[in-house]
Amino acid sequence: MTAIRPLYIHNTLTRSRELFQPLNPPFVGLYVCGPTVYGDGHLGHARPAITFDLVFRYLQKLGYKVRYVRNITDVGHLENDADEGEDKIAKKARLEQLEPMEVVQYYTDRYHEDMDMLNVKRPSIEPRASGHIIEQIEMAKEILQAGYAYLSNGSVYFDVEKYNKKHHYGKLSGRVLEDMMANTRELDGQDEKRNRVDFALWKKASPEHIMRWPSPWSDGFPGWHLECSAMSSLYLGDVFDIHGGGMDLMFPHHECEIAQSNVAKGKDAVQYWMHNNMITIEGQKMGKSLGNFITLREFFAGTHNALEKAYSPMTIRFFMLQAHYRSTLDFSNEALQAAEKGLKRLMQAMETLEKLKPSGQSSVAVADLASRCHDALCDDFNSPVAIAHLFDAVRTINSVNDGKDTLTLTDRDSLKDTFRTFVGDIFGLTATEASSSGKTGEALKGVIQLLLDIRQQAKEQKDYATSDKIRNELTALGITIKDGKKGATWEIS
RNA sequence: GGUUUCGUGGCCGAGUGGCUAGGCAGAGGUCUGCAAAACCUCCUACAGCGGUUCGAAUCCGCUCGAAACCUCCA
Repeated sequence: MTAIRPLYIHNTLTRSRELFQPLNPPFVGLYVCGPTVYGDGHLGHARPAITFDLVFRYLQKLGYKVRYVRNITDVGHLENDADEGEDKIAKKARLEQLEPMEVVQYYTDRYHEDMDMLNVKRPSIEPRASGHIIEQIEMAKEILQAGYAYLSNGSVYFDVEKYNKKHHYGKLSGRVLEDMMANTRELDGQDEKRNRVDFALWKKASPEHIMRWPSPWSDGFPGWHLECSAMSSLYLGDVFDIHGGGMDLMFPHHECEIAQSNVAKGKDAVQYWMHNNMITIEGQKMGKSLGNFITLREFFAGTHNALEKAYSPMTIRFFMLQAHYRSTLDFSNEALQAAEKGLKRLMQAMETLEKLKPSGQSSVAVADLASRCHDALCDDFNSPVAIAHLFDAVRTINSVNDGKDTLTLTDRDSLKDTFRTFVGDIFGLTATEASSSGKTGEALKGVIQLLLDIRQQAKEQKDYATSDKIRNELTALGITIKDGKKGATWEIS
């Protein structure tokens, strides 16, 4: 592998920006916590998906061979931490009188459809927790054998206090165990756990619990934190490069993963921890538990009360990319509509670029655009800055199109290449093709061109009544006419 | 209460010591039969109070305000 452009990543563990050095270049292992499939994905789910889609795409663009693993959580996620906690999937299944796996399949399919709409690439491997029960049991055994877990009434718990004597439980989220123990009240009544901060590796299933598997300890199901540790080590090795997920998973989920790996494998599994920030709505986190979420499908269809209109998947995608992944991003109709217009401007400039006539010399410098965009992305995936650079070029493109600036063939083609690379390949933004493809589309194009020709003739004869009638009628049909110096162009909105 | 962040112009959002992004909205102008689009110009902000410094939105302290996590949550 020849020299790859240096990439800096903000590592949550060290709270600093670090030079990215993969363990085994050119290969990169990337693990991201995926969704729990018990409901439709909402705007918040799109954030990590799009964030790590950018990471995935950009690492590949830099020349790395990336194995991207994103799990589907379909078991082990408790409704609450009390012992009678019910599995989310099982609860949904009981409510809808479906097989649990039917629920899982249904929402997994819907999740995939949503992600496809957003042009989020499928990961290299998408393992399900339920398909890796054996690995999780093995890992629980390893932890038991190492002496950092204990059996209690058929369930297995991780002994956090013991672990903390040799390691720092809380190093990712900056917590100190003593403080946590002092600040968490003991639950009333008897607890199977020795300590409030202990977490389950294996839970014995109550009689009415549907999803259950045999284990050396009981018929039951694995604890939530175990799946990511088991599956990441299975597919990426005991130590791998990047682990991503939402900031809300930092504690306890990722903290538990760190503890599990250290005990079972004797070392930290993760080199770089990356956490995307939350989507907020009216300043508050959009989330399932708060009930203030808007599903992606509702965005696409415009069918939620809080939405003034429908927003296309590409608008959502662009909206997210315009903010840095570690910042909170506040949803509002105003912000989304601004993104929609900005995206339109960007995509139209790209179209204009295709038709730009080259000149003998360039009146503006464009050669460094690509490297400026790379610089931005290599600085912890700073997509908003890269997009700002692209908008600078948008002005140039329009200006050349207006005849106010000029570009040589070389410069124009380099600009084309840069736009295709960044807008298309890296940001994954695609033109929302109006119905201009297929036979009907071809016919439509011809019809509109005919109307434009008639209108042009009318204009030349100063028959503005006719020309305005054509324009107004087309506008009413959602077809916008734009008169330029070289004739009229049109677009379907 | 503890932990981790954050407070930027009408809105959204970059920016970690000096060169003061970008988008949207607004104002004026160019172009156009008109409109739209495009282009040009303008509006110049960093919660408050101190401190460090030749110089701070950027570093430090305090005050005020907000959020996330500490139960499941992307």
